[in-house]
Amino acid sequence: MTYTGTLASERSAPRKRDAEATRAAILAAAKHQFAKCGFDGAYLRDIASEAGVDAALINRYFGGKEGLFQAALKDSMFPSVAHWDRKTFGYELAKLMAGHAHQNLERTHAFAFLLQAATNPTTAPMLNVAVQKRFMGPIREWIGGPHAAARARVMASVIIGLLVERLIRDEALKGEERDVFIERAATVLQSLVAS
Amino acid sequence: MTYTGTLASERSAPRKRDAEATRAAILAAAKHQFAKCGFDGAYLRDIASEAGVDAALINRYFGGKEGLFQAALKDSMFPSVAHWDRKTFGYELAKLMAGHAHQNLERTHAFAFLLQAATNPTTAPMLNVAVQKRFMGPIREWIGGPHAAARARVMASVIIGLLVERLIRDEALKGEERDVFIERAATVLQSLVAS
DNA sequence: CGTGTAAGTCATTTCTAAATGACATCGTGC
DNA sequence: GCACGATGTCATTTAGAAATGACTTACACG
Repeated sequence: MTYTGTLASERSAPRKRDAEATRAAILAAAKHQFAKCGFDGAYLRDIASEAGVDAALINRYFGGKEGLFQAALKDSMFPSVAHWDRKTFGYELAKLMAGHAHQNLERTHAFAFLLQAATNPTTAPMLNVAVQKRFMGPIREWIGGPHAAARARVMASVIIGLLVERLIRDEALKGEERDVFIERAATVLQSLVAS
Repeated sequence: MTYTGTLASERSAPRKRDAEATRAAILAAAKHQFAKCGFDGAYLRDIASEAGVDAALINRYFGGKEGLFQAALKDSMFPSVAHWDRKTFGYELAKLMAGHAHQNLERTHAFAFLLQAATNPTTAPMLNVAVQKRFMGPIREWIGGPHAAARARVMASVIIGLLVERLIRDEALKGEERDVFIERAATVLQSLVAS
């Protein structure tokens, strides 16, 4: 992995001295790099360079790589169904999944970040706590009814699966294939709401 | 990550000089470590030590870490539905997923290995080829009927999702919860076969 | 029984990334 | 406008892993 961002030394004007903005820039770059390369593969130099910042600042602000990761996790979004309409959520969600990657870049990155976190022994423990609290909990509550926990796990599985498939193979679905995909996925998701 | 296996120097009897056996031992250890720690996190020293072998041998036999990974990928199993009974496969598969981790250690490891491979920029390209050929292809054929490709993608998603959920949270399902989980998952899977 | 080669071991080199601390500079408040 | 603290930069240290190549030992074969 080479330096891709703008080198601080190349920048025309040096960065304004704004601690908050700098922190935010680092965090954004970190989430991006962690999502793309995982915890080990994301190098502080690259993150710093992408943020247009000196690498040493990361240590100053976040106290090391792990601290940075924790901050990124805290700042990251979880897929949430809590505000969806019970009647149509299956279709809406399926449509979202079937969309082109560049239409949901933010979501895609956010999820890639979480998946990376899940598959690394260093970060997995931190993630698990967050997942239970910010993903499974809300789904369980939203589903409600008898055996909400078990049903929530199945639903979470399906959502995760759709996301993973989409992430691994970013080959877009088109035309009729896409319609079939959406219809099937929607049916599956919807069937998991009805108690 | 520290040295967990038996150090070669500690072994009572030095390893028998059997190239085939050595190769196999390295490969097994590699799959295990890659599954547990990912490509970057799995250290050749640890793999070697787990295999009861000197690290330099890995380079001799596989020509480096990437070569070792390629060999491990080629040697690894993909989830396959091809031989399942169309009538009962949903239930059988769901039951398998809901089982305790230690009951399916081999499968779990194999899948963890694949997931790790999928989430690493170095290894993802190698994996994608294999997935298409050895996972999506067979499912597509097995499903058959109209729009087999799209329907295969949904089904693959669900299978992957169940596997991932299970992998991330190894908390076992028990009692009634487990029955509900199986029943729901089975229904979902089975609904994807019917054309 | 030797001898040669395949198999295995060890020490060293090279590379790369995280962390650290000394140094420079901005810009704010007096 | 000047001084001091906060912010940013740079050079260096530390650490750890992959790769390399010279070396040693076992085993098969004559």
